[in-house]
Amino acid sequence: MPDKPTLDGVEEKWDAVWQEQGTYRFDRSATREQVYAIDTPPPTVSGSLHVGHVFSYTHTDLVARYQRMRGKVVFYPMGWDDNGLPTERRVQNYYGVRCDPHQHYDPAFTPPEEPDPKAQLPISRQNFVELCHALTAEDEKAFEALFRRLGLSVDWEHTYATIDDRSRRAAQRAFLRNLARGEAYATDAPTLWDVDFRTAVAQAELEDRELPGAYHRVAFHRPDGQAVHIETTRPELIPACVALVAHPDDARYAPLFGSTVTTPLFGVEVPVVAHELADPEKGSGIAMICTFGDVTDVTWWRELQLPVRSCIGRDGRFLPAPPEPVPADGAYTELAGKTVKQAQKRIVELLVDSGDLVGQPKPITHPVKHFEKGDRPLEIVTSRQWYIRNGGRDTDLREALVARGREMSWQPAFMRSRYENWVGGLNGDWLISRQRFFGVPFPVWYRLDDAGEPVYDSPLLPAEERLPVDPTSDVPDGYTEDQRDVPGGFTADPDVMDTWATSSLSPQIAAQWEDDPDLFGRLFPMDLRPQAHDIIRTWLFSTVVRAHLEHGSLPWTHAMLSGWILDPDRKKMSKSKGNVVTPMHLLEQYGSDAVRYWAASARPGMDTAFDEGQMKVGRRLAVKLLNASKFALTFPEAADGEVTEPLDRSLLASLADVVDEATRAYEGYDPARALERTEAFFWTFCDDYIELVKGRAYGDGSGADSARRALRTALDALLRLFAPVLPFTAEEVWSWWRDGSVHRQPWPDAAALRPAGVDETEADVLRRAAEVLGEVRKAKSTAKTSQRTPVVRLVLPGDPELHAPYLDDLRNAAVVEGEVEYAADGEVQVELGEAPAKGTR
RNA sequence: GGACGUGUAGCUCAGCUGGUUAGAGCGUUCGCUUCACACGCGAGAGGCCGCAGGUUCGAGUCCUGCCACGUCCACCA
Repeated sequence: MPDKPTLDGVEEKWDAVWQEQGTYRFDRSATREQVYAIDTPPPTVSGSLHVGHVFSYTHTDLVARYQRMRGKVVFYPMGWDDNGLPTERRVQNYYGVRCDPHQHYDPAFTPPEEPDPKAQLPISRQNFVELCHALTAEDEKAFEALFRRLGLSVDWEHTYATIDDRSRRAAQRAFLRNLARGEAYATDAPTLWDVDFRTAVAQAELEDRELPGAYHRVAFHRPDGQAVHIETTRPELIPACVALVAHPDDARYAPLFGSTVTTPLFGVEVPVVAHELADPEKGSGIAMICTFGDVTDVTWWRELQLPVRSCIGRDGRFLPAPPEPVPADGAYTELAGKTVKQAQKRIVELLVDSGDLVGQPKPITHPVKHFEKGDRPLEIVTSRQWYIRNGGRDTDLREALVARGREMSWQPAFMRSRYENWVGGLNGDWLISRQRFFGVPFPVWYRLDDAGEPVYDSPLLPAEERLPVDPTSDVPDGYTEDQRDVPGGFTADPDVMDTWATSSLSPQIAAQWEDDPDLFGRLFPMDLRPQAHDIIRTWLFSTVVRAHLEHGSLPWTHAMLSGWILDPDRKKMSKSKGNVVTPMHLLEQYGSDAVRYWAASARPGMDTAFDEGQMKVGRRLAVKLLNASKFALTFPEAADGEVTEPLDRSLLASLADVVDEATRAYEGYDPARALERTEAFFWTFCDDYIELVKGRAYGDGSGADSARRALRTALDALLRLFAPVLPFTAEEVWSWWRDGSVHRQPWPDAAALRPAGVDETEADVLRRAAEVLGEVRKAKSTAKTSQRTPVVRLVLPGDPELHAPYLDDLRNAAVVEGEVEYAADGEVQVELGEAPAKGTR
């Protein structure tokens, strides 16, 4: 035991020991019953971790450590989500390159010394992917170092990356099975499209942003020359107009249904149709339908079976040639090649010139759909994409998935309704293909017919044993590389899966589904999915979908949702807001246990203010635990025997109650409550109990033995209770006097702690003693004198029998030198003597 | 427009199934070189429990309505 205990260096010291001794290693001989399996969130490896990660990963670790002490064999892996757009974007910026699939692989390629982010160097897909791997490998090392420093009890031998072979194999295998069962399909359909990333995006990745716009009142023309006025925020889409639509009950427009009008500037004849979704209150009550200005257009287009007239290309610019039957030599030439914004400006000028714009555009602000990671508004383009059925078009499946949500436990419970809201509001299947590069490729090729066109109806698929494959470099069975992309040969599906299509399989990946069926059988379905509440609609839901489709079960039985970290202005901390706090300096400044204390104090699911004050408190607690332990252990260990003194028995009785409560709290996934109760007890233990008994413990005889036993018994249990929250401090103290790791000890047992035959009166002794001690302290404080000032007369109210059990301890702790008297009732009365001279003892 | 959550001391938050005078920590004030701890110890001050009704012997807690804030969804001509 050190003379001057300290927290400095405990993180490095114990991390090394835990690693060397395999303290947190998963024992794969355990049965499913004995295992507690955690589906750790794989953090996105693009940049750095922030305090939000420290916060939520600590929550998971608390549960892991508790379950381990409860005797469970805890499976606590770590994954890295390194596939996908964030990595691509980071690689582009970091190295000053961009992926150009037309480039050839250059094995000797090295990235530019001085990257110029404005002029990104085009490189081959393979070179690009290699850079993605190189950069993420660096980040993963830094992440692991931070998580170790934080004290996560992860088994670092169970790690995966969402782009590694195992993940790609699992993602491709699951996809092929979805395809075989008809749960995955490809179709040509209008899809939300990001013109900057040039990829389709899924419903779950949308967000609305308020943007300025304007209503333009535009005249369409009837055959008799009369005008029909519509209002639109997107006049540039007039060449894409396929119809006008009004509500079937709208008397103003009813006479027009079935007739045609011609579009301004382009003179295209379009029908006037009726549909319930048209809102008579909005604009002029009649709208133009374009392919496609927004998702309502898609609905109208589909339900009214209208043609497609696309104007906007995948780069977000107007196509060089207009759609049929818009004249190629007319007004359209003014728009070709322009961005949406430029085209709008120009077409407004043209409409003014032609007299078809009525009045001035009316400025408004309105919500516009964006890709959550994108900058410009989404467009809708028709393209061939892969989908997985998720209930968006199928009531039975949707209900089955809602039922799955009810089958699992939610912490906190109200999060379930977010899940149900989302599932209930789905309006299409899950779009999983992305026109990107650093992701899991679809394991699919197509035969090319004699004209060189892909035959989509009968894709060429690899056997599962071949997985993972990259169809752009691997060749389908029965073909040779020289048949690639030639008529009569084959071509690769060019797309990759969205990152959620892989991470939705995280339980299967971590548990090595099909690669190690024995292990999988011991882990799946898992016990816990910890995650943030903002990705219920993506990660949580998609994981449920995959497990339901593949295994006919839940992926895990509990979902634990953590809240966000808010900055002092109560805004969510996020990279895009630039208000993130990086955690390493906090761990260094306050110590990991102190930061964990802050995280552990937050209620499950509650958004929590970033509060260094709480870290200071946590550090104080950890230091106090060191010092109090050191003091309790300075008394020699008593021979085995009973705790006999009522005050000591009272201490252990309340400790047993605390253990009961803490256990209940952890079982309900509420570590904050367990910590609160433990901490409150600990301060009473230090400030009252130790102060009361230390005089007796310094002595000898049975009273001293009783106190010494109680001190050690209580300390033993307290270290276990604190071990999940303060793993370093608890381990440090444990090592002073006990063997092994506190983290492999059983959780304390309330029944074993509670002294035999203790009744309510006896259990209350410590509380009564502390109350009187408090009164004496108050009297001394009020008199502004030292706590060492003797009490010459003390009057206690009530039955002397109640006070007798602790009186000797109280005399010592409160320096009571005079007689103790008793009154039938009233207050405690304290009469003080002379203050001791300064500097004496 | 819908769903969910939150509103308690200057600040951050507890308050579980309704039950004495509403709690903790931080901050603040006052005091103490008390033999583990100055990264310490002790004590004090500080509260129309968002607002308005209702149920009840009794409401911070239950019910209804409203207000404010947050999140998600819907709307998007």
